[in-house]
This record gives sequence, C-alpha cells and structure tokens, in this order.
Amino acid sequence: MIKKNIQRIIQYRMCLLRFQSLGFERIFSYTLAQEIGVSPEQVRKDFSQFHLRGNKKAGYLIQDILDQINDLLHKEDIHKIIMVGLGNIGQALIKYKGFANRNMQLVAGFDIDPAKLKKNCRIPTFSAKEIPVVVQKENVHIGIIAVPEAAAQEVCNNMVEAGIKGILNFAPVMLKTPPDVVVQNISVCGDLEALVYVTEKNKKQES
Amino acid sequence: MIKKNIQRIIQYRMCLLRFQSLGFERIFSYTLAQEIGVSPEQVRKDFSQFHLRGNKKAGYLIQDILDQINDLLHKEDIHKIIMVGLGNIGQALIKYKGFANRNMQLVAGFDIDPAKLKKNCRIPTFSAKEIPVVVQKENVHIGIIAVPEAAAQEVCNNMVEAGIKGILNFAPVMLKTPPDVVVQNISVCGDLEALVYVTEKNKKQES
DNA sequence: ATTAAATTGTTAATTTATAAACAAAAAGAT
DNA sequence: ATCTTTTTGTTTATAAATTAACAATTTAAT
Repeated sequence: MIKKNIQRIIQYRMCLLRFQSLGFERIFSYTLAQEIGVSPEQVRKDFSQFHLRGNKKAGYLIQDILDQINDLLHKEDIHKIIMVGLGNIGQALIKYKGFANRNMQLVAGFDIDPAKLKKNCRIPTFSAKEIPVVVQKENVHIGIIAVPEAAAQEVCNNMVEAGIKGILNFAPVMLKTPPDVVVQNISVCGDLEALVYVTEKNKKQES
Repeated sequence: MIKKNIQRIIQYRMCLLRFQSLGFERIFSYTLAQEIGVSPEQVRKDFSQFHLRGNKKAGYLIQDILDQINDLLHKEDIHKIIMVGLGNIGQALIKYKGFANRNMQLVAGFDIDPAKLKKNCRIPTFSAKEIPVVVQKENVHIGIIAVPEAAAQEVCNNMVEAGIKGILNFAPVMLKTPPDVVVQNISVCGDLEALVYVTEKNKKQES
C-alpha cells in the first residue's frame, strides 16, 4: 500500500498551486491543514519527513516548497501512461483534460474489441496485443486497467511482462503482481457501499 | 475517514459471491486472504470484529457469512444515488451497468449546463437547481460529485442542504461538510502521481 | 537592545492498524 | 473412545500513523 504521507504531499501541492495563483507567496501550516482537512501538526510532520522546511514565524515560502515537491514527484518530466480498456471509464479518462496540468500524458489506448478502436479518439488506440510493442517503444512505466473483472488479471500480466511498474486498477479484483510492481485500486462501487454503511450507521446512532 | 475494516468486508463480500458462483459452499480464512491480498489473521480479525463466525476446522459457510454481511451493508434494500455533473466521468458512471448487481441505483443526474441534459440518458436528468426537489421526493441519501473543482463546494452545499448524508467526490478539493455528512474522495490524478513517485523510487533503489 | 508574540520542527505520547502467537474446538482417523 | 490434525477466534505484540507537547527561532515592537 502506498504511504499516506506521500498522498498528502500530492494534495498539499495542489493546494499550494491554488494559493499561489491567488497571489500568495507564503503560507502557514495552519492554513494548509485547514484546506486539506488535517491538523497543522500533520502538515509539519509530513513536511519534516520530506525535508521541506519553512521559516519560523514566517511560515512556508510557497514557491520554495513547490519546487521541492515538484522535485520529489519528478515533475521535471512528463510521465507517459497507457490505458487498457476503452469502455465507459476508459473513454471518459481519455476525454479528460486534466492530465497535462499535472505533467502526465495518456499516450495510447488498448482494447481487445476492434470496434472500440475505431472511435474518434484524442490518442492513438491499438489492439491489446500491441501492449508490449508500444510500452517498450514509448518507454512507459504506468498503466491504467479499465477492463471488465474477468479480463483484468490477464491484462495485468501483459502489462507487467511489457515492463509496466505501476498500475491503476479500476477492476474489482485484487491483481497478483511481482513485488516490484505496485498496484493502486479504485472502486467506485465499493466506496459507495462504504458510504451507505456509514450513513445508515449514523442514522441509527441518532435515534 | 471510513474505517479500513468495513472496506475489506465489502471486498470479502465480492470474493465470497465469486466463490459461491463457482460452486463452493465453504471457505477458509487462508483462501479469502490470498484472494484479497491480506493475511489470514486479518480476515479472522475483521470477521471477529463484525461477529462473523465460522466453524473451527471447517472454515466459514459462505452463504451464512454472505447473509450477515448483506445485513450489515443493508443489502435488503436498493440504495438510491444521485449524480451531479454530467461531464466525462458523470456520463461514464451513468452508462455503467454494475450498480444494480450491488443493490444500488442511480436515480437522477444533474448539471448546470442545459446542453448536458439533452443527451440521451438512461436516467432522468435535471437542472442542478432541482437537486433539493428530487432528493426529497425520492428520499436519496447518497450523492456523487463529478463537477469541476470550482463548482464542487457549492454543489456540495446544495446536496447537504437537500439532505444528502454521504458524498463520493471526484473533484480535487477537500469539501467542507457538517460532521454528520461523510465524504469519500476519489482522485485518479493523485493516485497516478503517487504511482509515479513509488515506481521512480523503486527504480532508484535498484540501482 | 530587549522583550513579546508567533510559528516551525522535533520529540514524546497516544491511538489505530497489522501481524504473530496460541488456546479452544471441531472433524476425522486410529 | 482417544488421539491427531486443522482451523478458528482471541489475546498479545509489533508497527504505523496521528496527535500533542514543547523547545527553538525568527520577526516585530517597545
């Protein structure tokens, strides 16, 4: 599982960019904390762990912290991503315009169904067989799996074989990968079910 | 933040259903653990915390555990969900057919842009102004926010005002809500950035 | 220059989550 | 019927994450 502190660092970055675009030059742990929904101590602790240092009494210099976070997250280069599965989610992500802002780029889409490839697309699309060719040619390390549950593990195997090292998985299965490949799962249905559970529980507790 | 054990319970459920459909009647903590990617002790601990009990030496009776988890998750009724924002993700989720299997139903979609409402849709769509009317009429407690960052907090306020108690948020902002409203965030970009960080770090460590 | 106020950064304490250990119970074999 | 094996369920231990506490430092004011 990916550490929580790095996930928060990513959030801090977005927040710092927002404050910077509003004209601020400095920010306090308290402000940042409130914006992210954590305690100021958490912010300082996270910053400390990644050696992001501020100025006592004067807070953090936004540009300075951003430079260092950008360095941490390797924002100096654009990270290429492939997408396997051109169904509902796949198509939606391909249409999404927010990747470029964050120095990421979807470079290719794949599907086993030739019908899905014909669609007028913002990125080149290929048969799933071409995964190794494209991954190696473009030197891609990150892939998204947006295929049905039944196909997910096989797609995953192909990706790993091709050299993918990080996978964002939308299929509702736990993928089996070698230890040097890291998987991050997203489960919309699961999250909704968890929300149902918590809200129903809260409802009961009131009564 | 939603507890991790309930999130795993939701995963166990999916896994149990899969095993059941394969013809199994019983299952061991070891098997379930392997499938979900946790330790058998974790499974037993989770089950213990929710009073899901098995049979020593004979493992867990799938049907029995499923009945109890279904009860926990209130699977006896269908949970209505509204979706605000009919852009890329909104449209994709509306097309998604997996909600019914899990006793959930998208009952309405909303957008401020009238152009978005005209699209041939599987569910009724309304202007965002209609949120309170529909939520109260249909008695909905769960909502999805799939609008741009700038609009998210206002949409959230409207939802809360209308009576929504659980929100799945795709916008990259921390929403401010009263304590009885629970928010679950999904950040595709954030997750991808985290994957980039971890894979680059692994790469360095090898060399 | 000295003092006061504010905010960081680190250390300590607490809580939460995960992993390990082991006793108890059930099934099956002898 | 007794013993052995297996697997649960609970208890204890470890690790991770969060929160709290407080010393150190910088700024600004007197």
